[in-house]
Amino acid sequence: MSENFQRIYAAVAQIPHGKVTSYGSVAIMAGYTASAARVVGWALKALPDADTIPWQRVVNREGYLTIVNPRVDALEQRRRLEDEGIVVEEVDGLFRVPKQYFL
DNA sequence: GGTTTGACCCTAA
DNA sequence: ATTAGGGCCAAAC
Repeated sequence: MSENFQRIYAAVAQIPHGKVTSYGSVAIMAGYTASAARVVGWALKALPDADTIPWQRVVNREGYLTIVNPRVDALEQRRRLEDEGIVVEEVDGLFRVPKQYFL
C-alpha cells in the first residue's frame, strides 16, 4: 500500500452523502492528472476497509457501475447507493446512476 | 527484472 | 456525433 492510495482514499471520503463522482474527478482531488483514473480503480480494488470508505460513490463517467471485485459486486454497490437516497436505474442489465446525482 | 493489464478519462481526428 | 490512441501508477505475470 502506497501513500498515493491513501490520498485516493482521503479524496473518496470527501464525497458528500447522496452524491456520486467519477474516477477522473477522484484522481484530480487526490493530486493526480485527470487521466490517472485507472489508478483509482486499482486503489478501490485493493480497498483495506470497505466499511468506512464510501467507495460506492465512485462510478464511471457515464454513471455506470463498472465493478469486478469478487468481494463486493454491483448489487451491493446499488444497495449502498439506494441507502443514501440515490435512485439507481437499470440499463441493459447494468446499473446506472442518473447524471443529476453527480457532484 | 521487464512486460502486460486494468472499478478509466482526455484529446484529436 | 463516433472512433483511436495516449496517458496514469500499482499489481500480476
